[in-house]
Amino acid sequence: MARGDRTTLADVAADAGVSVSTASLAFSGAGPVAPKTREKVLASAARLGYRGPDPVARSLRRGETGVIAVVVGDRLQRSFSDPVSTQTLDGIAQELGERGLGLLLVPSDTFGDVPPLLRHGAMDAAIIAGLSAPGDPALRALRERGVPVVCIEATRRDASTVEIQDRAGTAELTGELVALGHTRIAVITLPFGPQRHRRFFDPAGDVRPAYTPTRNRWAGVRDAGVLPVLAVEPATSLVDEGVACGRMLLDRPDRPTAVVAASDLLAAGVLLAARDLGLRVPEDVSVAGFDGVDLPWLAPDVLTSVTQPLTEKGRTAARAAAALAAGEKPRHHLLPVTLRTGTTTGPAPR
Amino acid sequence: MARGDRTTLADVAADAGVSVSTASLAFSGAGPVAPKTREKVLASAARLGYRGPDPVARSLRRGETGVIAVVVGDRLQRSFSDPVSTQTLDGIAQELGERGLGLLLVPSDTFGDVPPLLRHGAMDAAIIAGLSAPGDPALRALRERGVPVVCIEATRRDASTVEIQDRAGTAELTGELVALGHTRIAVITLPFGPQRHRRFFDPAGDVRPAYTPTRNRWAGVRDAGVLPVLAVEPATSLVDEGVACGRMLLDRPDRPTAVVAASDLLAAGVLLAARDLGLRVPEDVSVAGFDGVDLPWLAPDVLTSVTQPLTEKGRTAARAAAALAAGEKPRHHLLPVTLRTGTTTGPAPR
DNA sequence: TCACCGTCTCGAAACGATTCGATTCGACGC
DNA sequence: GCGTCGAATCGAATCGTTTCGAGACGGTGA
Repeated sequence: MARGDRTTLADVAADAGVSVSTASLAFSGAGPVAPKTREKVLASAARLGYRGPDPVARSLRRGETGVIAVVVGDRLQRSFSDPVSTQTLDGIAQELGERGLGLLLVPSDTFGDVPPLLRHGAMDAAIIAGLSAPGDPALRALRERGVPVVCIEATRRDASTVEIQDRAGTAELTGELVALGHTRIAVITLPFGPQRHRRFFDPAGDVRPAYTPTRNRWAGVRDAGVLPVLAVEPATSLVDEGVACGRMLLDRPDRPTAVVAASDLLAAGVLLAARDLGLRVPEDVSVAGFDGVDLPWLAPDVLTSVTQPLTEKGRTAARAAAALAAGEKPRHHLLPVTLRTGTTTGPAPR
Repeated sequence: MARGDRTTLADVAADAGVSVSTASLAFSGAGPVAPKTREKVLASAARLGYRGPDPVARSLRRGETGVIAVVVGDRLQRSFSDPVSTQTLDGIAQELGERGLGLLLVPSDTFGDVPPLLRHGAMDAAIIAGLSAPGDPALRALRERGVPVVCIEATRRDASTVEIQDRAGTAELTGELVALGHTRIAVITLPFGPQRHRRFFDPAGDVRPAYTPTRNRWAGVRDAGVLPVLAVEPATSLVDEGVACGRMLLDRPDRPTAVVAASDLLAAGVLLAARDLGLRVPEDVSVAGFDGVDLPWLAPDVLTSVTQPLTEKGRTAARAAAALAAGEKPRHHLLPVTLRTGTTTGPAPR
């Protein structure tokens, strides 16, 4: 806003010789105003250089800001190198844009300090787009303020949620590998929770990741009746990490014949690691991912994967946020996934 | 915000038995309040479930919103697949975050319709982060509203600007190739302006792109005393496009011995095209880019490029926006670049 | 002509805080 | 005991709109 002496609706009204309320009506179009009066007001506004009703004053009076906060991972550079994030955000942005709502981007890890914006920023609702574990301080801060929240890929009772059929999708994908004769299957999950580190874990043990999608996709593997021969928790869900995990799984005598990664980026990394180790895909090892994102630089390979409707997920979240802002009750949304068979999976060797 | 009957500062003050002004002081900490009084107020607030001062009311009174709008390309999915965008945005987000300022993300192509948010959204200043040509309607709309603007990589007199030494950097890079004995050098520029299409253009003709960086980087090539044998304007600055342009330049009998691309993503595409055509880099053809972004999937190659301080560029823009919001006058910033010699350039063949 | 009824316009009260200038109160010095 | 001073507190104005109920005005039907 311009600082100092801005011209206000009162100035315009005075100049046009009408009351402030009439001038307001002339601008907002809500209520009957004689065409001649409206013109007079608009003319005065133009002459005085009136920039239109102050959005802040309007917000105060109306009791709504028209802004939805979107909480994403702390380092945008990292978060946005994952097409899953950017495509979801794109969906959110599209839907909010079409509704004339603003998108307040709040980078924040869902553990550690909560950025002041989340405590004091003006917003009608918030979408937590990154991974979020129970007890998430960001979520709690919003809750305390009474800001309604939409969680993407997290199960919460007191918020709207948007989830996908991770579990069934992963089960179907894993089943496919079983059908191809694979018995030595390894799994790379998603990170279990906020404390991130790369490690093997016991597939037969008690596996309870804090993050919902991590939990669901793991459960999907087990649903397919598979007990992985090796299981790795990655530190992130990026290509580099996939390469590192891929090495851990493939550079050993008892290597598996198939690797199921819980994200396409991880799977792509595994693919690179395999190439690097001189392994043929899918002849020597099959690789499958999850998400169905477009990775043109992987050409000519096409990753076998479970495709989730990322843009639609974003749009759904945005719609849910708008609904909450309008005073509706929280709802839960579940989006379907589809299996995409690519070139990176094939019959188990020998 | 919670709709309906929220508890206000007045309620808290009444409950605590103090005046509204004292209660306000107790919260904001601006002004003398007896410790005992403050405690009493905070206690009442806690009991009544007061959520803290309403940000909108505060904004109205204070005359500032604490929000900086950032205008980026229309399709986030596309914009954010360019590390140049994400890294710059990361810098902006970091700096704004540290200052407690909000980041209102506004996707908008800088031609075509201006999103309503730009006309009516609450903001103290705006950063135009995407490419912007003279007469940019988004810029004009902001100007009309009296919102101060920072332009990244665009020359404007009536706004703050953040630019880099494109021209000198490109000249240095091109000079390097000349020193390596290259005489048949081809160039891929950036898009010239909003109307985007892929085409050869006459390098000896009158070349005046609307976008500043396009103009500067082209000028840099000429500064090095080079008249390219072939010149292509790309439709975007992405990898796919680089592949397409690379084919146009390399899949012909009179192919150049070196290709200078105005962005790393384009250069990476050229590299892929070269590999595809069975050309060795740099033995058969040298390839250079611009930006200095990290492209790990290009391994083992490292692109010869001009590195620009992307995060710092974002931070500088954010600082400039904060300064404008605080009422300072527009300023112009110029950031340095450095040459990074990678593995993709070598002596001219034969 | 009168009562009535739309249509348009207006005044005033919110919306929820911040801030300025004034007032009160207690303590202290003389 | 009185005047003075500083700290703490308070009232009231203000930020710029929107909105509600009431009023004015002109025209219509009986």
